[in-house]
Amino acid sequence: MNGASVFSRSCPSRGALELVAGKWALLVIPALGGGPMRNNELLRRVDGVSQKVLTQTLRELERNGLVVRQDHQVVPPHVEYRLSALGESLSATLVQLDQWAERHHDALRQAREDFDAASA
Amino acid sequence: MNGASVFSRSCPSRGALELVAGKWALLVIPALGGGPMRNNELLRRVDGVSQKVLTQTLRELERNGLVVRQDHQVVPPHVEYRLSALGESLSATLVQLDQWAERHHDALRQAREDFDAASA
DNA sequence: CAGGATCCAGTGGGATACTG
DNA sequence: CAGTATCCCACTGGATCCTG
Repeated sequence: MNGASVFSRSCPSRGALELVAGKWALLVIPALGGGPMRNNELLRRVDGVSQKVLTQTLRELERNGLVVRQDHQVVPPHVEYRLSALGESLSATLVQLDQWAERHHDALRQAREDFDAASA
Repeated sequence: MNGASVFSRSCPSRGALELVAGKWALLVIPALGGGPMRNNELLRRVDGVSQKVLTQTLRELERNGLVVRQDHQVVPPHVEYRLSALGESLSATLVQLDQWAERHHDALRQAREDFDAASA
């Protein structure tokens, strides 16, 4: 292991990290963990995402080999998205992150209240 | 476990997730994993972050109880930042994410090249 | 040394309407 | 159903200068 790491701007790992830096990949990937899903299902499951941003996110994930897009080539359109093996491996970590959020959001809220009260 | 989860917009866990959604918290927290660090050290270690953004990030992390700011109250100023217990628990997960990025960035790059070549 | 104050460009992302 | 096309704004974050 050398000094160059994710902390270095020039390190290629940085690019990989920035894939999940936005708030949506963080939610879309674990959402796909349950199995293949269609556009509309994702739109409903990932509450608050817009059609445009969902498409953008999926395209970028597909481009990086994390998500596989399967177009059944029928009318009306039927397209399914699923995680690739690479995507699954990332999902495992992201699920941990989601779980951390669920476990500790209350402590965070408490800390915020204390902090804001102290600076009032 | 009920239906409300991090996927729901109204779920408080979403707020917790968005704390790490930006690209900087993702780097600052693991950087602090090595022990207490001063502003300038962080500025050098987390390559590419500006003074302003570093301060903003640290403030927000402090506000949420993930980082402890210790001002030694001397001139010239000497301020140290370190992870709280809560911050340490998050760092463990983020380090995994960083490691995932380091392990797989090459596969991602390859996938991008293939994808871009195919759509050319 | 730590970080506040300003100014400013880029863009992430929302709303809406349209198409194959 | 699955997307594309616009319009547009708010916010992220960079550069620079200033202060205790």
